[in-house]
Amino acid sequence: MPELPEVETIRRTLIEHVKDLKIEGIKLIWPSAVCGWEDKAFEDLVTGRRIRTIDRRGKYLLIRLDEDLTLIAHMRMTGRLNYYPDLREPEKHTHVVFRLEHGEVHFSDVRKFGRIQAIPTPLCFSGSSLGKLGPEPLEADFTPAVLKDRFGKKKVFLKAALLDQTVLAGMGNIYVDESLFLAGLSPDRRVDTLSEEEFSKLHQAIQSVLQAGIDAQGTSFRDYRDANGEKGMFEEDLQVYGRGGKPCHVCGQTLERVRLAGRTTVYCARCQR
DNA sequence: ACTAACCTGTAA
DNA sequence: TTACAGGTTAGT
Repeated sequence: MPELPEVETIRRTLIEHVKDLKIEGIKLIWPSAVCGWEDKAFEDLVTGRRIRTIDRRGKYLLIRLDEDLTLIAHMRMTGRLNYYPDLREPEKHTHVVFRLEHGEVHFSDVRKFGRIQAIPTPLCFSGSSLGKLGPEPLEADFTPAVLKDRFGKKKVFLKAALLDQTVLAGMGNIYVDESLFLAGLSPDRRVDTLSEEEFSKLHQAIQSVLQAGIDAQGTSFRDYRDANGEKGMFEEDLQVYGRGGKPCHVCGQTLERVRLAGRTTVYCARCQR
């Protein structure tokens, strides 16, 4: 579920509650949600440390604890990290409970795809798939030239290239489709056919769609919620995602719904070339 | 470069 | 009952 704007929103809403709080205990309700350690070892490793900061890289959250320990969390499709100021019973799909000095953080995930990994901070990038991620699309050093360079000699569809986390970190099915609409580019264009002007338009579209997503606190098309359990507002601004068969907001033509790179893809055949 | 697998829930 | 869902990875 969560793509870059949703993960960033979780990061922001979580850290304001948990900064510098000590983790006093862990409850592993479904231990498979935690990887890299035996249950007891994970509990011992994490218990007693304080949460200092939370970083984000692509769709990964990096929860930095004392003494160079990092919890790498990925929500995949339906994962949530909820902060509660009080103690409460875990819900049906809650897999891990972090008991803090004040309140609790619950990791929940209906589909059980999400994972939390504990890793010494210096090993973060070598010891996980984080090391292979492409650039951060909202950082200042991400330019049209960098985008072109990341596509390299590939000949794949734009849709596939933008979903590839090693090309660019953080885009998923919603924001790829929205970016391509805003850029006026068809998802089945091959990446090696773009002009300089089209690279610029795509770069601009990616940055403005992702920033708008963050500003709206994410898209709650289905399950997504932030750390306070709040929905995001970006669904109201979606131009194509989830709108297959409906009229294009710009030209009125019926939006196409096809399968590309294994994912449902919606676009306007008139506005996107 | 596509498909299956990992899971559960919801809607058609 | 079947298809499909904001993701990733491992297999043809």
